[in-house]
Amino acid sequence: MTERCDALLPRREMRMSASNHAALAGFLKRLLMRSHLSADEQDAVLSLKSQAFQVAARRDLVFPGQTVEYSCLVGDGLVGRFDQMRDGRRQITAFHIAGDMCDLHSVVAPTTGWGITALSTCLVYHVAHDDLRRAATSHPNLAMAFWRDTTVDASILAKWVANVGRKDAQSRIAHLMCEMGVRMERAGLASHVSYPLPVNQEQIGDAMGLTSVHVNRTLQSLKRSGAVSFQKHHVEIHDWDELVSIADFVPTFMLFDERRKNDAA
Amino acid sequence: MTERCDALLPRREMRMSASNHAALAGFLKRLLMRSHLSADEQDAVLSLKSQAFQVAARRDLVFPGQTVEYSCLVGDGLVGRFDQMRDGRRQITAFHIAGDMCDLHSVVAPTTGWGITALSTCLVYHVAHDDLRRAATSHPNLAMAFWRDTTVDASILAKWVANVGRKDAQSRIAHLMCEMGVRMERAGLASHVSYPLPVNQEQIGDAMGLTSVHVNRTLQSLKRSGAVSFQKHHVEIHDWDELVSIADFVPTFMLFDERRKNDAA
DNA sequence: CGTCTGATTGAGCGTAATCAAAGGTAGTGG
DNA sequence: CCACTACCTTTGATTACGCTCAATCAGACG
Repeated sequence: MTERCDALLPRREMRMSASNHAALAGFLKRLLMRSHLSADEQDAVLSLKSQAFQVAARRDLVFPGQTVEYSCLVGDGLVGRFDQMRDGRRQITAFHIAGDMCDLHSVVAPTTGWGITALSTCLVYHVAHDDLRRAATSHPNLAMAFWRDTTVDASILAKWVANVGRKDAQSRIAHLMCEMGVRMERAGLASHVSYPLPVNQEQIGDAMGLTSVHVNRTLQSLKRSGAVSFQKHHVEIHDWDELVSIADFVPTFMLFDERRKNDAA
Repeated sequence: MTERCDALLPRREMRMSASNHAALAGFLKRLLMRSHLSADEQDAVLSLKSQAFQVAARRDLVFPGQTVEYSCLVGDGLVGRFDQMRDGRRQITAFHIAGDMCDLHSVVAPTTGWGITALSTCLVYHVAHDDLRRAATSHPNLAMAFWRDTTVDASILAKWVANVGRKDAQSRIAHLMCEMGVRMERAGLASHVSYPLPVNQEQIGDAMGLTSVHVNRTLQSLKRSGAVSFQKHHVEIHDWDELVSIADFVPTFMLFDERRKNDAA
């Protein structure tokens, strides 16, 4: 397994010597959810070089507009993608859990339009674009898998636009709880009805286009309804069907269940 | 150039015989904005087979959750990607202009999470996934260009989340006007300060998470401020700097200006 | 000339924002 | 073990942006 240093460094990341099979295995697992990869292609993923960093909560990993030459693989914790307004207010546009390569996009667009921030204490790995590009070029099917992975991301993003644009606070937050539950379970990290979500109410607000005050009241009402409770960074879903109904949650957008008949021949 | 039939068929698309170099040239042009392609790769794009369809406004081309085996290239008109709520209300998540392959994503994820609809009368071309996949597999650098193209889309989507989540109606609509202006000009279709936008106020509302009534009042106030006017499906920007300021428009998110030093070697 | 779609205006209301302050809880250090 | 701090959560009071419902108006079209 991967060595790791649990010391939390407040304002700087710490470089670590890395034999991080576990993290890359998580990433491979994620790819395999939707893409069929040969043993050779899987090896190419597992043998990617990477560098581990222990990151404190609230530390920004990538700034909006920055040009990077690596992608960030989440090994542990919760990472957020965000956009920032002129006045400094932020909108979180995506949550990334362990196994997610949270800015795989930057391989083809190294000057990012968004920023990346650690929402909780995180273990993050940098994987060089050069290596990812080499892997993709020499394994066309792997390139497809990478592309597919970022497409899933885009599909979730589109759903967020719809949620923020057309749903009320209850439904938005319920939807987030459903989405993260399914993702956590699929990633093998927890049950879909009981999982850690290391964010505070302010951050939920930043993601759903609400203020922390309103998130608070909405969480209270969701709890009263008996559908879900969120306490101490942990989501407990008491009535999944009810929550799905409140959220109007239709998981198609996560693009699971592909029969994978469409890989490169 | 491409033959086309201007007859507008109300509820059914019409199949056309196609020698559609012009449309594919538009798509190629779009790819070349951000990717460097060899003559060989460019030929591969231009020689893609496609089938032309004349489509009436409001006609849905792809339904949410549908599995498709082709992508839709916009030849003329405005196409929208959308998500639909349980009660039928829609949220438009993207606008696509001529030259855009509006669901290139479906090449790697044929069961879409979103729908595609014609916002105006449109000329649309179907390009088979098999052909696109073949082109991508035999030209790794072209695969990167495709991937990059969908990444741009995702970046715009992230910006929309931020706009809808954190900005007021004025700023949202101003931002849309800026974005579409830049896109139209880059595509060589119009000036960034004066361009056609064949949608009604209802559709602007569906895109920005507002009602048509509120869009109406907001457009009026934008007009009063002297920044921009929208009449008869046409945007006139009178004060670009003012509009940019109202919108907090920072074009980085469109991922132009890549120095393209990061293409596959 | 009626029909249809889209734009416009008005009145009233509700969700969520803002402003302000009080509790909780965990961590730190004396 | 308590003081002190930092961060979060919770509550209250007030405000406003944008929604809903409803009616009117304008232009395009067959």
